[in-house]
Amino acid sequence: MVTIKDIARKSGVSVGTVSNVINNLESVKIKNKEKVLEVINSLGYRPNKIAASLSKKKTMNVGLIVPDVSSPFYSDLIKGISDALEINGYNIFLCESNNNIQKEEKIIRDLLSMWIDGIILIPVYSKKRNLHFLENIEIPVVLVNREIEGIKKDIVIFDNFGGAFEATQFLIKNNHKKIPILGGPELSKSFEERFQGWKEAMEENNLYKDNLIFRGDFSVEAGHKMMLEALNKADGIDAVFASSDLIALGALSAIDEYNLKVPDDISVMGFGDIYLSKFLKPSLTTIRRPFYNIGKTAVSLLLDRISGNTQKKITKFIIKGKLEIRDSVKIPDQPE
Amino acid sequence: MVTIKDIARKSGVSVGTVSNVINNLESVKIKNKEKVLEVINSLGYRPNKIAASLSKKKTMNVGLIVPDVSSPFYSDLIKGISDALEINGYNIFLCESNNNIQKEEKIIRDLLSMWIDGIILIPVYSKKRNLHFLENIEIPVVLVNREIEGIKKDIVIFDNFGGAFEATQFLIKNNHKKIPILGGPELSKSFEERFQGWKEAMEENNLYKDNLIFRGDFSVEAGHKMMLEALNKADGIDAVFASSDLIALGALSAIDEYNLKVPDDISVMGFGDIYLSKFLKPSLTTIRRPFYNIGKTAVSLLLDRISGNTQKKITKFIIKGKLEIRDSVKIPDQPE
DNA sequence: TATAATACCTGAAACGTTTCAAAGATATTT
DNA sequence: AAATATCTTTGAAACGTTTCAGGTATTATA
Repeated sequence: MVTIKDIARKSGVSVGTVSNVINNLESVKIKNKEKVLEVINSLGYRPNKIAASLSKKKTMNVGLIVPDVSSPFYSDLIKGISDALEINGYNIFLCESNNNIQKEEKIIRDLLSMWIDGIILIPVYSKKRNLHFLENIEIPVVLVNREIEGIKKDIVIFDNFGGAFEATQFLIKNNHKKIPILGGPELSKSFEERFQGWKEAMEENNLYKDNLIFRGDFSVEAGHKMMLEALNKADGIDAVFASSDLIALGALSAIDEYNLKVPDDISVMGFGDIYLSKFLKPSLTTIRRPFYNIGKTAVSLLLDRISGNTQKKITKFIIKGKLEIRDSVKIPDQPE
Repeated sequence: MVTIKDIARKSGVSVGTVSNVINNLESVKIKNKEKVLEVINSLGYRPNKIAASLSKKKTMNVGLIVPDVSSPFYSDLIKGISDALEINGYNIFLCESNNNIQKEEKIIRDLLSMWIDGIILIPVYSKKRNLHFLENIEIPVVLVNREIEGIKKDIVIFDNFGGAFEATQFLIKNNHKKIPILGGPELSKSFEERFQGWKEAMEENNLYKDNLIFRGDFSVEAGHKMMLEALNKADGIDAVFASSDLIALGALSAIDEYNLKVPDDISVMGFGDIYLSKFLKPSLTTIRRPFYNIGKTAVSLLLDRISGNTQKKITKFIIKGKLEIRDSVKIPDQPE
């Protein structure tokens, strides 16, 4: 193991000078610099970041806590975060909370003892959640995608309400009138927001009715079940607002089983834009969530704090979705 | 910042004893242990892992290098790795090579200066690849999913040949005779292996013909294009072996455009089992790659090396796929 | 050429742990 | 009670950097 001392000895300068060379300090004479670099190369020296971190009290590492690494949903988010951190020279500790609150807390403790410079946390969802210990953490924390009541931390979330409102209005504008909403687990805040978006759009157009609401979780199976229920219970349905793309997927197959055609008989609006939505037959009209950007935004908030802006007011970014118009919603011919 | 010294002073023991308490050494008298723990709690002390790492020359961190974090393909792999490492108390540095060789090398250098205990590398694919510098790395390295000629490192790969062979044979056994293969970029080793698997199965049954080969990349668009070509060029096609699920997806839509039915007119065999394959209409018969297990296997190889098995012979794990029989392949009624 | 100003270098202290030889305390045996 | 064996504790050295006050070499100014 070759250290800075070996380099110093062999190149005939002090450790301080070697350190300056390594850190690209200006104040080193070109001659010494060259000599040192030469020795570094010849000995295959590699700086020890651990030692440097200890000395500098800065690690250039950031903790990223995700409920589930394998969810395709989070992977774009992770990429946005990863790319943005990388550009700024930070490394990521990737941690998975497995949707478990205890584990999440343990991870945070562990990360703190690794002296990371900041945390990006995608919190596990839970009604009776107490994240107030976050307030006492001495390093910056940015929350992503889930808001937690009363927590004073920078946060980036997706505009579920606005997205659902826009989606529903798009259906209405295109002449759909009887538009049930499919799903979302009752305890999910994002579903609640999507529900409110749908409701508001429906009410504004006097289309809202209680019996248009079907509940289930965000899965394909649930979507299938809810759609069958909807088709059984109500007739005259001309469109459906699925509160996730997976639900829409289930709905599509239920509609198929009923020998109805999408979009001719029924239009289907998804929500979330999973990767394959555009490859379905018919391709799914949906609201895309710009996760990559959400990730980037989170990083910029975090780095801002890390670089000393500790006094700044808490920021809340609400990132808007984008309506992806594809084939699953019928658009009537517009007379010019 | 409260340190081990503060704890020592306040609880009236030496730093050595405090260190022993923190590390759960047996040799501390219960009385002292309790006192120390009490002080630790009251002062909110948190051990500094950086300092410990410097002293122990061990970080309990592992570097994971992935070409693309957001690829759904890798996310199960990452999860397998993440879960297995977590169980063993290791943390992950997640790094993305962006399919760029230079970046991959830089990452490895950076990781080494972080004194990680090992590396799991999913190499960027490239024909003219030279990973021989890996040989000189002093810490364990495990390669995943891509074999690189002449590199003496433990490795876990997927059995592309066997999977393709099995898939093709399944088609043949079920009475399909004219089975073109769709795609895979010419320079891709995994495609080459799948191609060989298909070829061998076809040859064994005297079904092989040159004009059954269509080339393109692993994408949906390519699948669509290749399938159209195939339908134009050859008739009597009763099945198709798509060398990726995305290709199969493209093929499905091309077949649909030709007003043919899957599986009644043409059977479609996919490869890879992406998440949505089972939700397609018809659901896709395909070869599932057990990425989660591949990840776990990689970790166990790595940890084995880390824990001192440096002399052991190089291990090469070839993980078999599993045929997922769904609806896109026609299975003739079997007379009992 | 002497002096002041500037540029560059030095090396010891500090960062917060772990480790381990040695010392001290306690228990066991004679 | 003394001698021995065992169990605990101590505290200084080490891990490999960075930092910075003070020193030395170099350049500019008079």
